[in-house]
Amino acid sequence: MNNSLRILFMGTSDFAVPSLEALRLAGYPVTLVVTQSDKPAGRGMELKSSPVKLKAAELGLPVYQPEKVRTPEAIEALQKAEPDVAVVAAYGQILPAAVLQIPKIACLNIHGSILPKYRGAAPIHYAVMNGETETGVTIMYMNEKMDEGDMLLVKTTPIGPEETTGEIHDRLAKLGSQGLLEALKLLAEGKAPRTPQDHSKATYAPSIKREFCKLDWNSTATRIHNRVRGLSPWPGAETGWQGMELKVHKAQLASLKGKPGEVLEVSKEGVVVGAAVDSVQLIEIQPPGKKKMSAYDFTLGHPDFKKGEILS
RNA sequence: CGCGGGGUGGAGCAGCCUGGUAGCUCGUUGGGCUCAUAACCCAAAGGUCGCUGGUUCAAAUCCAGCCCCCGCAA
Repeated sequence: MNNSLRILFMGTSDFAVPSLEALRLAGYPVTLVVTQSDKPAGRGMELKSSPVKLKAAELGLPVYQPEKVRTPEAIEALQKAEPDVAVVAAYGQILPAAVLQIPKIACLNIHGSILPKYRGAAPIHYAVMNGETETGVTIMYMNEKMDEGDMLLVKTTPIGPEETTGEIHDRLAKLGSQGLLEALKLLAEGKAPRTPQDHSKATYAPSIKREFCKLDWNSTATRIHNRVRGLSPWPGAETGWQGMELKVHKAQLASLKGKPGEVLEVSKEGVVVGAAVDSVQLIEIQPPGKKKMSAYDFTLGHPDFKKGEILS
């Protein structure tokens, strides 16, 4: 095995971490890790390092955090890493051609969907929300357009009927790291395939807007359930009750019938709410400014939250 | 000084504005009822009301400072 390809790793979020780890474990020389600059986040908006930065520090890898990769200084810094292959995973910035041309062999991206479906920022969310039963990761050769590069390989995984975006995310991150190692091996052996995408079949998964999180009780129970799964654990589906926005983290299908948005039953298992067809049982919710809790616990503290109440 | 919510028996909350007996739902323990039960009835245990100081005859409640948790789209 010849794992001597010099790697330039570009990534920011948790999704990229397993790949970085895998590269290191496989013995590839990672000459530079590029990640987004520390940004204010959380309470108090304190500066927070990206998960990739933390992992790189743990692995003792050099880290570079340019504000913008398109500046001449940043490009020069990347060139100095003299990479054979650049690996990009959930980095968060569009790479200009000048960056894509830096690696000697290829610039690979790990994307969380089976391309050409679900191009864009939130592929996993949309796949789950749309009730897909299968998704996967695509290792592709990057070009200047958003997720339109030729495909090197695809690895698939089923989506369980109750699985959430968070669960799929973690699985795809690992699957992506495996796919990455396979792709690099094929590249090193000169056997890497290069398949253009069927652009006519492309669909897009743009970043999720706030209003997208609001549950529509006039929709079917299945669609509502998919939306809850798709938006869990982040950013969380929402519904309104007495002027407060309740996040819905976990739900399941129920068979009671009732008006859309009407609370039909309150029990230890959760709160059943009517939809256009059948109903949905809310299991885990989160009031504003609170931690998430079981729907039942919420009802204990809010006796008014009972049968007949209407959610919006 | 970015904005905001919150810290009250084991869990979830009310009470605070308008100071004066620690309250609700659930859980726990004991007992009862029942063919039986996670159901029902009776009873009990369990709390320095986040911390410190101030005001007051009196503070969970009003004032100041501090600690901690959480939401504001990654």
